[in-house]
Amino acid sequence: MSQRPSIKDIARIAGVAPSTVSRALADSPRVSQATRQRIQAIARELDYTPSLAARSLVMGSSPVIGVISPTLSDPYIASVMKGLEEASHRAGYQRLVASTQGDAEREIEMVRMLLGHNVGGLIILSSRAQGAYQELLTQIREPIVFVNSLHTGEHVYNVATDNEHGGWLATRYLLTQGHRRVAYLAGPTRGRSHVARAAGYRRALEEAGLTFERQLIIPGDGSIRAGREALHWWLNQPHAQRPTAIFCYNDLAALGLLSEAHQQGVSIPDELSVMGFDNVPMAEISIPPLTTVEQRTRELGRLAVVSLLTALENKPVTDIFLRGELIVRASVKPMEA
Amino acid sequence: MSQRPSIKDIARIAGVAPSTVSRALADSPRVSQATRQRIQAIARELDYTPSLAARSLVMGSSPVIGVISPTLSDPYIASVMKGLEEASHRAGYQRLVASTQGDAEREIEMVRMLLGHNVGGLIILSSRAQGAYQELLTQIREPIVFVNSLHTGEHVYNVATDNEHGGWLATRYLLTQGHRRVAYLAGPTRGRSHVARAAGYRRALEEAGLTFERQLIIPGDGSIRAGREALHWWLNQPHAQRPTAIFCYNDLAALGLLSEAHQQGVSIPDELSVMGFDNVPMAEISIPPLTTVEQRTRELGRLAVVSLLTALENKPVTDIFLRGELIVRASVKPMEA
DNA sequence: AAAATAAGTGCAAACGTTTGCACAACTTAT
DNA sequence: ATAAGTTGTGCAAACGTTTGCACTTATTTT
Repeated sequence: MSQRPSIKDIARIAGVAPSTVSRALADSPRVSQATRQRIQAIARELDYTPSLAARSLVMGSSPVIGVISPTLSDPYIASVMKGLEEASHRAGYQRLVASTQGDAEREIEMVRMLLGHNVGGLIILSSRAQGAYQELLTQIREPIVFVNSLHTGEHVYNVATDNEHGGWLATRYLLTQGHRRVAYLAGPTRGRSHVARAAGYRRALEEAGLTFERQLIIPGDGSIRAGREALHWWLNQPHAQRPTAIFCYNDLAALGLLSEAHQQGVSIPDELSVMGFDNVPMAEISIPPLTTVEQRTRELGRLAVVSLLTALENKPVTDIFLRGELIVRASVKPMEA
Repeated sequence: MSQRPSIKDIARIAGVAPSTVSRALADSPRVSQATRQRIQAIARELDYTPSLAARSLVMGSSPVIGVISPTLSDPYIASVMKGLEEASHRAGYQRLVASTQGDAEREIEMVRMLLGHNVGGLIILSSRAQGAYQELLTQIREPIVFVNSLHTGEHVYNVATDNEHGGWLATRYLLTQGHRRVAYLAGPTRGRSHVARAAGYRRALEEAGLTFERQLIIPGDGSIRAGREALHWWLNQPHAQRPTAIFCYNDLAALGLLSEAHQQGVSIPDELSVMGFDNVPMAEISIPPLTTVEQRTRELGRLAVVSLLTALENKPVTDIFLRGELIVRASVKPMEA
């Protein structure tokens, strides 16, 4: 019936001062064995849970990590979240998660709100607010880790996939399989990851002595629909100019492409090889199973937490770039000689 | 350089008392037009953001909804989250999200922690801690909404899919397509949703004058792997006894089944019809596209928030059961007469 | 012109913690 | 036996808000 018990209630029952209770509960050595046990017993009896609001008020921060993400319904994000969750839980931190629907303004607003909650630090996934941080980042005293978007500042750290390398790896593999006309299905135009993957694609081409052709970049945004449309783009190319392989910005688009190909009667990989990026769970069970470049998403999440916690201890933190491996499945086929 | 500005800093600059600042910022009518504007200007100037910790301490609750989920990496959960996010943001609430990895004990622990943060109320997705709440639910004063798991208690509300109806809908459709041997690929054994879907399956069979056969229940847990294994179960049945259709607990398992069927050279739907449940995004692009029963996940999330907010206003709230529609695609084929 | 009402502001308590400092009661070393 | 240390406990301030109450001044009403 009563309100939640507070430290004062325990103090009254135990016949001691609130401060003693606080110390006893924190296992401070400044309280005797006997009282400590008595107090802890009472606390358990009353089913006491500390007010984190009060604690965070006096301490100036709380064991909570603020997490900001453009969405929660993307399998790539979901996997990063999983890594975040595991690592932060192990470290005794909770997460206050906010999603922005990709709205840059809302992203900034969320940063403010989370800081108002005295979160210890912030992890921001795939930020969409590149410029908007300029002012903000200098004012903030809490550490911020950006995942897969690069920022700089005093308390700012980065954990990211080496997308340039991934793009290079994917493209080079297609080339070693004998493909000579390789298209790239683009991701969100302003996104850094897209730009980097495209750069890797280009480097691989040039290293192989091929010239980069602008018209082999298929517009897209990393959605399933973009993959669908890419297939129609391909169908509309004059036969002679059709690429024999397409490297897709991500698995989602690649999966969309696969599906549309099946509906249109285009055989993958016989008529067209398809390469994805991310290695989402579905890539394993698509038809055909998708050849892709792994993105170590769980690890990305884990390392973001580690970086943040390290920064919170005022230890030095360096930016981290993760490389994923090529996952060979069945959506790419060697060209006949 | 300084700390975050507080209401006192503003008060000092404006030459008024902190209380006046508080009122001015809250647009209270008890402060004059002039001072209000002056104060708000200063606040904007200083880039003031209120300490939600302090506010929540004095108010006894904060505009935050605690959300607990067994995982974040399931597309069904992701979609519910999306609904939660949209609705709560619109109402000016944030979300404190914790995931439990399906661990019942951790679920209880999370409830405690979130309440320690003075969250206004709790939304719990697909609870895995059926029994463990008995004691807890009577003590808690904050409203709790369970999504897709049924609980009762004074401040306890439910928003759920009518799984029995969905199971019935799916099975009846298979029967109207002429199938007579229909198997059910089970979900997590202890889960309520599995039990309800199975009940609907059984009811549909019996309404059609067929007898429920225990050996047509294929064990599973709603994972991709369970779907894979279900195909092998099917292959191992004597030809005469093989079901001509399988109703799967969820899309994930159905997708796994589809993939394995392709690898084993079993043609879907020619040799075997497959029905899913959930209508996850991937169901649309699988090969063949998956016939399934929609689960209105976004709506589930939205309504959970609405229920919680209504309860917070001390208005009456009733439990909600949502029915999804049948989504006919291509993984089910009529039996030849 | 006095009394009642309204409008604007400030004081101080409260929310539930943590923690520096002071104090008392014992020990131990001189 | 005194000084010095140790051990356990309590007091009170602080964290940043909100809000009931009291107070002043200006505006009405009689």
